[in-house]
Amino acid sequence: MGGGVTAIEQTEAVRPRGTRLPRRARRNQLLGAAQEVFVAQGYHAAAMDDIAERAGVSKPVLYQHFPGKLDLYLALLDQHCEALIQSVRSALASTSDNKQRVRATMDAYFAYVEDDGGAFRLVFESDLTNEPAVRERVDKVTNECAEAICDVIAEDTGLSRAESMLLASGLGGLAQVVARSWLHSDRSVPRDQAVQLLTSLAWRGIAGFPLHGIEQH
Amino acid sequence: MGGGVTAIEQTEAVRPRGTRLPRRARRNQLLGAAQEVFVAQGYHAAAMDDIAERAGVSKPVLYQHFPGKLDLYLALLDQHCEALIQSVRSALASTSDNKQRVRATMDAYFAYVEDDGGAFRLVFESDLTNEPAVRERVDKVTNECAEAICDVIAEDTGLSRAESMLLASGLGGLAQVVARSWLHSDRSVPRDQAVQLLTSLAWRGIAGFPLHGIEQH
DNA sequence: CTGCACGCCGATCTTGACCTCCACGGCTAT
DNA sequence: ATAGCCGTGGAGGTCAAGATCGGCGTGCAG
Repeated sequence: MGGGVTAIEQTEAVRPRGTRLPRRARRNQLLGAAQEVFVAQGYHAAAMDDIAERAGVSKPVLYQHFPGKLDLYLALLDQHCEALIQSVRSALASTSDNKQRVRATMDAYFAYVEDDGGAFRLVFESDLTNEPAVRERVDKVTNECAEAICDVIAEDTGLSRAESMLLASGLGGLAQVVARSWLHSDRSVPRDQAVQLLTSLAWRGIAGFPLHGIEQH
Repeated sequence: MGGGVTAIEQTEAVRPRGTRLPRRARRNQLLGAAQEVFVAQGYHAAAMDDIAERAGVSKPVLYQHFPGKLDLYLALLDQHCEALIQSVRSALASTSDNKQRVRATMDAYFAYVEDDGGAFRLVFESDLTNEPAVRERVDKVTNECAEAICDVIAEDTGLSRAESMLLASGLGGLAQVVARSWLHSDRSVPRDQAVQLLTSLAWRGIAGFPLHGIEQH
């Protein structure tokens, strides 16, 4: 009875089996295949056999490129964690107008969840958060993003570090959750409008703290 | 190599082995033990042996009360999902002053994550979201809470249903994420103050939409 | 006193997933 | 052209964890 559905939606045909690739290219291809499978099934439900088959190779080659399943997962995770952190930092540095900063950051989250192959699931919906190595990566993303936001808040409001961090986590969390829920609702509102709406919400909320409130038009 | 740490922090001594209990009491005790283990280790890392040992019984007893591991998990999940939904609904119904509604709701999330044994992890940090039954429960919580908030927003702002839902998910997500992150930071800010701060943020944000903005003092 | 029912336990089975061993085919240097 | 080498493939080992079977002790009805 317990057997769940084993058939997966194959978004792309399985690669022809037997082509020889240079090492680097093969590695990247394996990463791509692994990402598709991990995103579709999660870490635990994903079997190494699935990934190998998806890539059109046999299992030993997989193990010649990655020591184990966890390493493979971590490689992907690191990649996408770094991507989000950089994206958020860029957004915050893209302008000095704080309202535009909020907008750009919000948009960064939306762009991130819309990115290729739903890779954001590895970061935001991982089913391996009990593994310390994974937990560390995910926490790092949350913290680095929150701190980046916190720096701006602390400087422009004069709130304590702890209070600023609380607000920053809140805004980061808001962006993350709402972007996911927006995607999950099949984009029931156009992206621009959604970003605009959330920016209004967040900006009005954050702009009201001490040092602000005054300089707004 | 892959062997992770097997030793768990035992927050409470293992029950003495050999006491006979009536069926109902034993079932409740098993639920309690299971919750402790699932919270501490997550679903996958938690072994039925661990739960049995924690409860001070042998494995067959466990299977005489629950058909399988998943059923045990779902029983706990249902329980705590319903608790949060009810808590949020109560908070929203506790007053007709919208700012106090925000405050009460925010406080409900904080109270929830502070509750006994960190049961909120089962709902907010489950590592079994790929299981449809679990996904369904967790989505239900998010949706029911968002809809409850959405009802208030839609009525008091005149925004479209889709837009209101977006804001509602955002506020729910904000509360959830920030409550978790606050707990994770070892309550670096007193709970009252944190709730107050977040309420300011959320209220200023949400109060600025169409039909509001006017009637605030 | 005695048989019965209930709850409980030690020991075992089986499945499934991660991870390696022996045979094959295409490229290169002479 | 031919011999060697390197990467590939299928089949199998190992082990952990979920799920189960026969026996034991205790308390109560008759």
